[in-house]
Amino acid sequence: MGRQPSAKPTSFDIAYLAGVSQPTVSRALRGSKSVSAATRANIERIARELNYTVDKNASSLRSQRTHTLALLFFEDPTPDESMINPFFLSMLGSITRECARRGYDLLISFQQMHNDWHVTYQDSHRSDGIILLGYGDYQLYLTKLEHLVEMGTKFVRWGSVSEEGIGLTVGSDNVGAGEQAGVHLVEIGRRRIAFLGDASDHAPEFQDRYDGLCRAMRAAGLEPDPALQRDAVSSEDSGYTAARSLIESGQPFDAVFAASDLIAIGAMRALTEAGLRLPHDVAIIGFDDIPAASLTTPTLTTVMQDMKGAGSLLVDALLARIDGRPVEQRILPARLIRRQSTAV
Amino acid sequence: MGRQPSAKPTSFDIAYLAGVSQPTVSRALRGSKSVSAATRANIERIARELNYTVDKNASSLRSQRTHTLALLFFEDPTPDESMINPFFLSMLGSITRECARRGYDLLISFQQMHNDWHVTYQDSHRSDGIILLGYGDYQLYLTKLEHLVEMGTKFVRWGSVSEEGIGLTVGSDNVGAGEQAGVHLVEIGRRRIAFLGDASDHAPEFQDRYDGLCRAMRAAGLEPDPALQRDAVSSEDSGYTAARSLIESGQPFDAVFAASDLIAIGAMRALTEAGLRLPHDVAIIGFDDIPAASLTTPTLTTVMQDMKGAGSLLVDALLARIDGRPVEQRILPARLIRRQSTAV
DNA sequence: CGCCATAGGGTATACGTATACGCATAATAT
DNA sequence: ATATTATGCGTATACGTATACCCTATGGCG
Repeated sequence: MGRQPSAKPTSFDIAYLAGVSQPTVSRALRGSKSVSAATRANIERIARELNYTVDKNASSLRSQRTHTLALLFFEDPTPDESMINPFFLSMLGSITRECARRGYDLLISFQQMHNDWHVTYQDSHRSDGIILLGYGDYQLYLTKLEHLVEMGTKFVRWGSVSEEGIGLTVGSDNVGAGEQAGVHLVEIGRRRIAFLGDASDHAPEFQDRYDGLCRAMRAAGLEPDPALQRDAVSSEDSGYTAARSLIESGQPFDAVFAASDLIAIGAMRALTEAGLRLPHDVAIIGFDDIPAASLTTPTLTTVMQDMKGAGSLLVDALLARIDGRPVEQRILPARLIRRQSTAV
Repeated sequence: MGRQPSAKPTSFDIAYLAGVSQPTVSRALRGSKSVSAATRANIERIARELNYTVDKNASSLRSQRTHTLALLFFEDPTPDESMINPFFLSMLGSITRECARRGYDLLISFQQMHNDWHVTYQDSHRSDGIILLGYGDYQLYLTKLEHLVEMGTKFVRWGSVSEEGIGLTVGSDNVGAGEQAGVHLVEIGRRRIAFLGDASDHAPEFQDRYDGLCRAMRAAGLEPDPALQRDAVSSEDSGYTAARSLIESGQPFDAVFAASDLIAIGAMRALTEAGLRLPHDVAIIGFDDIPAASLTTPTLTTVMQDMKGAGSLLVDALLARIDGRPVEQRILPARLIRRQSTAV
C-alpha cells in the first residue's frame, strides 16, 4: 500500500516488501533452486499483487539473452506488395504460436534481398536467432548466408533440404511431393506432362519438385521431355506467360505440373483462353494449397505442405541450435489434395 | 588493429580508437549537435569499420524507449488457424514497411481474446506502443481497452471510426463503402437487397456497412427489409449458413451485400446450390477484395480497402501518440471494384 | 581588459536485472 | 566433538548506453 501504481515496480520494490534482497527476487522468479519454497511463494504472491513484470531490456542486457527470435521474410523487389505469397501466412501463424508457447517474442521484418539484413539483425542484440523465409536470387542469398555463418549468428531457414546447404535447413519433401503428383498424373493416363517452374539452381525447391516428377515418370516407363519445361517464378503472371509459351510451341501435352498454385492459376487462365478444356484436354496440379486453390474453375488439385508442423519445427530447430543442442536437417511430408483439375 | 573481431565492439572501443570519451561517441552517433563535425565524422568512420551497432537493450534500458512497436492480432478461438483473415496479410506488409522506414522494429503476436495481452505487453518494456487488429467479442475487447487506457499504454486500433470509441482508432469509411455498394446495386435495378453480416453492436464495422447500404436504399426510395438481414461472422461457413437461412425463409431477394469476401464466397456456394443464377437472379457484392475474389465464378464485385494507407496511417498515428503530438481519428476511403457478380 | 555566453566534450551516474562469490546456519559424516 | 557439505541468501558488481552536470577554452562585447 502507499506506493503509487503509476511507477512500474522493480525487483527492488518486491524485495523490500518481501523482506529479502533484490537478487533473491530475481532467483525466485527465474526458478533457481537455491531459494526456499516459502520465500519463493511469498515473492511470487507479491509480484502478482503488484502486477510486476521483469524488465525485458535490463534482463536481456545482463543475461545476453533476449528471448526473442527474428523472422526475416525477404524477396526480390516485387512492386505489388499485396502479392506476398499467401502460403507464408499460415506459416507465420504457426511460427508465432510456437514462439508464444516457448515464451519467445517474435520480431518480424520484410526485407529486400539486397539489404544488409545480415549485419543489422545479428549484432544489436535484438534477437537470439533468425528464421529465414525467402525467395529470389538464390546465389546472392547463399553469399549472405555464408556471412551469417562467419559471424556466428544462429539461424535456420526454410528451403530445399535435398542439397548440401549452408546452415540449418527445414523444408518439405519436395522430391517426394513431386513424385506423388507425377504418380497421380500417370495414374489418370497422362503421358506428356509439362512442368512450369524454374528448374535451374536458382530455385532448389522447384527443381526438387521437377526431379520428383521425373522420377515418377521414369518409374512408369515414360521419359520426361525437356521441351515441356518452362521457367516461372511464383506469380500468376509468370504462370500465364509460361503456359502461353508452352501452348505456342505447338508441343503436345496432356498435363501440367505447376511448381506453385499461383503459377497454376495463371496457367489455367492461359489454357482456358486457348480453348483447352480442364481437365479433359489438360490436367493440372499446383503446389501449396492456398485458399484460392479450392475456388478456381475447375478446383485445383494441389500439394499441401505441413505448415503447422513447419512453424514448430523451425522454431524447435533454431532454439536447439541456440542452446547448443545437436540438430539435424528435418524433412516434412507433403500431401496430395485431389480436386477437379485432375478428375477425369 | 589487434582487437579480436569476435567480441562485439562497444561504444568504449570506439571511444578509445577515436581518442574521445564514451559519451561523446553516444552523442555523435545519436546526432547531438554538441559534437563537432570533424569528431562526428571520425567516430562514424570508426564505427563503420568495426561494424559497430548500438546495443539495443542497453539503449532501451537507459532511455526507456525501445524503438519497437508491437502488433497484436487477436481473434476468438478459431480452431483452424489457416483461416486467418487474408486481408490481414496486406496490412501486415504495409505496417512492417512503414515501421522499417521509421527505424522501428515490429514485434508480432497472435492472441486469443481471453488472454492477458493487455498486461503482458505494456509493462515489460517490450515496445513503445501497440497496434491492435482484432475481431471477436467486441464487449470483452472494450473492457481490455479500458484497462490499457488506465495503465497509460499507448495504442492505436483498427476498427470502426464512426462510434465514439475508446482510444485512438483508424479505419476505413465503412458507411461510405456500404453506401457505394448500395448505390451500385440500386443502379443495376435491384430492389430487395439482403445483408449478410453481424449487424449488432458486436461488430461495429459490419454495422457501419449495413448502415451505409440502408442509407443508399432510402435515398433511392427503397425501405430496407429487416427480414433480409442475417448475422454472419467473417468465414465461408458462416456465409454459407446465413445464405441458406435466407433462401429457406422464402423471402424474395435479388441482391446480396456480404460484409466480407469470405462471407460472400460461402453465400455464393449456397446460392448456386439452390439453383439461383449469379448475377442474373441474385447480384452479390463482398468486402475486402481478397485475392480469391477474382477467382470465383462469377468473379466477385467487392469493396477494396486502402491497406497500404492503413498501415502507414496506423504507424503514423501511434508514433504521434507516443511522442505526445496531437492526433485525431482518421478515416480511409474505400473503393468499389466491379466484377461479374454485379454485371447484368 | 574584465565579463559572460557559447561550443565542445569530459565525469559521474542511472537504467533494472542476473550472477560470481562469500558467509552464515544447519545437516551430515567421521 | 570436529570436519564437511549443502542450503539459503546477502554483497558486490557487470551488462552497454544515455544524460545531467561540470569544466575549459575561446570569442564578442562593453
